[in-house]
Amino acid sequence: MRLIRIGYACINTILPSPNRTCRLKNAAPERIEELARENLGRLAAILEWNRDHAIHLFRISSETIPFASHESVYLDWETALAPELQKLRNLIRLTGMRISMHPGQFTVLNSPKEKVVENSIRELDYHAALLDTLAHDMSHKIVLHIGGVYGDKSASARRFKENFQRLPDRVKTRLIVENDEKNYTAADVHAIAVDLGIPAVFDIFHHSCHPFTEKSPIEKIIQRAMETWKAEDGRPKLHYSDQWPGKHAGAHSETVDMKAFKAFYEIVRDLAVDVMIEVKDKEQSVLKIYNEIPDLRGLF
DNA sequence: CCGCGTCAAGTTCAT
DNA sequence: ATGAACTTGACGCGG
Repeated sequence: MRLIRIGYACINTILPSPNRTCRLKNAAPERIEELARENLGRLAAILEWNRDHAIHLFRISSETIPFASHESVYLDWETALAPELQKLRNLIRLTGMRISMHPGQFTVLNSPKEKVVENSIRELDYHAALLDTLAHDMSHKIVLHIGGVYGDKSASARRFKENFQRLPDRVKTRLIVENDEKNYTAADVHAIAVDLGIPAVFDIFHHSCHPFTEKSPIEKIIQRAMETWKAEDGRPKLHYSDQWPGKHAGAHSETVDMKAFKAFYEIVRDLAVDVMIEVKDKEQSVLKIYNEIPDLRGLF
């Protein structure tokens, strides 16, 4: 039996933020370099904390290198920050932890606006470049939503697939696609993933907000998503969150609801999957889960 | 020093 | 029309 692994995204609530940035008007290369160096140091501190708490998954913030894909800002960060990057690479390799990234809402590969697509391709290439410097193998992924619908979902899905072909190879080999809470269902995303030959991430919370029409048991949906993953992609990934009570449907909760999580756990407990926990209190929820389900803690 | 308006970028939906 | 939400609030001006 293999146990699932869990992790969290972008920040640790008890450590300094690895998302320092500045305003564009202050974005001189020296300033960016200084901020990025501090972000990488803080990221190392988070990964060390994760190692010490047996947390194996972490999503690295897209803001680690500020303005990295902005056309009016240039910094050769791979050279300038080589020592900091080397330290992180060693830490990741020695611990075997898995990292990922998830570009922000401005990355829309299927936009009808050419400029938006170009910006998105550059942003995705930055994500691939950073992951390449931090981890050699292709299990460290870039998670992306399909994007907008623009009144015609099938045409927009087709445009996503066409624009995927424009991506550099280093992005294509890391890109995985995720269902969202209002536009593209798990079934939509699965079809696109199969057509492109890339993995699909199943987000169970988004699915609960936006299920597809034919009722399919969660077990079956997860099974189908897992089939899109090849050996070199690493363990299939799932996203988990709960609804923030009282807020609009789709608002991520403050913390994991253990009753709901245990129900989810019963479905996935024997699967070789990695689960990203997306809640506001971050590592606190991971620790809470470890306390309630001690079997999950000891896998490092 | 602190409060709070603003910040590179897109799209959708609730109000 | 406007604002909130999205994987993550942080910056920095004005008082």
